[in-house]
Amino acid sequence: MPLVLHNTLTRREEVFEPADPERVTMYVCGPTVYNFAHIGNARPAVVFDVLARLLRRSYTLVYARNITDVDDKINAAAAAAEVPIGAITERFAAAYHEDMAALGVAPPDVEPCVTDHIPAIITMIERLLQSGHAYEAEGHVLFAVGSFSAYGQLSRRQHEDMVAGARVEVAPYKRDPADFVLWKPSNAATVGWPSPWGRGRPGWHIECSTMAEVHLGETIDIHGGGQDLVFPHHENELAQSTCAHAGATYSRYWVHNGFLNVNREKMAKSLGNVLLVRDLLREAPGEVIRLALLTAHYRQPLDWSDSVLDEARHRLDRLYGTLRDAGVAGEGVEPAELPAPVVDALEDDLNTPKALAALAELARAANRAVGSNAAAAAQALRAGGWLLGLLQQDPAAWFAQGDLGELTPAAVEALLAQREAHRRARDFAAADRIRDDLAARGILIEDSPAGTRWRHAR
RNA sequence: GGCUAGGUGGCAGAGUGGUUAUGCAGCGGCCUGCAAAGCCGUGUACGCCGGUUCGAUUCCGACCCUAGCCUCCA
Repeated sequence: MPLVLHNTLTRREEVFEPADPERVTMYVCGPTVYNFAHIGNARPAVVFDVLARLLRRSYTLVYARNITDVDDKINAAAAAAEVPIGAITERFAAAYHEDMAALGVAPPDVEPCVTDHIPAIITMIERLLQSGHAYEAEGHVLFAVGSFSAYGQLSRRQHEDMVAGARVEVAPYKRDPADFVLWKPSNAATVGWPSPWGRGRPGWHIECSTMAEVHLGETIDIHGGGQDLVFPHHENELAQSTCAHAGATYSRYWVHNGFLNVNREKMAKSLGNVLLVRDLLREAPGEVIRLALLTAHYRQPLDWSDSVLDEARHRLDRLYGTLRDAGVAGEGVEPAELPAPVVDALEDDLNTPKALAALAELARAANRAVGSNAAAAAQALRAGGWLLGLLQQDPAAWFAQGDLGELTPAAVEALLAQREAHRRARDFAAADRIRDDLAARGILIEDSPAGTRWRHAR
């Protein structure tokens, strides 16, 4: 089946056909590195990681995800700490990389930083000025929204509506309230670069247009990000790039993930409910968080609550249990063949809940099978997990995760041996005492034909 | 006010014009010394009101409700 993606530009699901039949280009808006990543930041990273895995099966993919390393929030954080912005951005970019790695998100092929692209940004702004799509005013350079008749097509917004609904005070130097800044002046205390319009720094939107052009070309296949970026960020990128490239298509498909809420509320600093990936990783393995993020379709809102992680953990326990029982050990390698139900689900606009259902059915089939059939079925399960970035650990490692306290694995095994001796002697009371004792320490035991095994209760 | 998504069984969450989503929880059974795990079975679920249809949760219209965007934001 062909890959189908929902295109925000047309609001329809469309068959994906890259401009170049072999090489696909994808740009996803990455983090602004002024703080630790929260779980909402993780959703697009995981979603587009799955899409990247899927695309790489069929194409050579060039996946770019930027790092915004100059921005007013960064500047404010640096000023508050009295350090150069680099001290802030390096720290949080490193933290972002650690957190994403913990979630099994592979690094993109290119990870451009804004501060490495200032000359290219200036060049792009100059082109917009020359072509009459931008103007200079009081040290700023602004994009003239009125010069691009298609403005608003991505977010389906009428120019008049936006003007009428404008709640921000309009800067006096703007010709049109909807015009947005490409370059803004910096004072001596703020980071800045020399430019034809004086010392300053780029606006937010132009960065992504420039970096996409530099690394992927004028027309890219897929542009992704969170739904909240549709307006104004992507609308503005679309306008800038189209105008700078004489009308060439900027992105052929626009893909946006839905928001993540916490206990049915928007996650916001003001509500005090921001969940950092870093903190969640203390509560659950990254793979559990990853699965939790994939339980809802990417375009749907995802409501995060305590039960979300518990359920995800149970699901993984069950799936890894199947692998273990079938004797599938070791770490997974990219499989040659993937189970069709999983692939079909993902090719259907990344239907991850459907793909997870397919995994559950593969697990049931494996649990029901016997002997070599079971091993083959379990291998299919693991292969199905590949695209989702799940089930690639050694099952033994999965079940050994957790804090044993004073116990050691050897001590647990010794207790199990004692219990087994009691059982053989049919002294079940003594055997059960050992089981209860282990349970009290958070260790569950299961008797199986292959012997007794244990895992953390969690 | 403008724009955009949604309202599915106890919960989470897919999907479909007429036949099982899936997971968790529950109930019954098998297995087990007992458990656990696993397997089998089990739920008259599709916001409200009209319309189209032989038949709608699924299409159309109105209504109610929820969320998001319109300002930095994944």
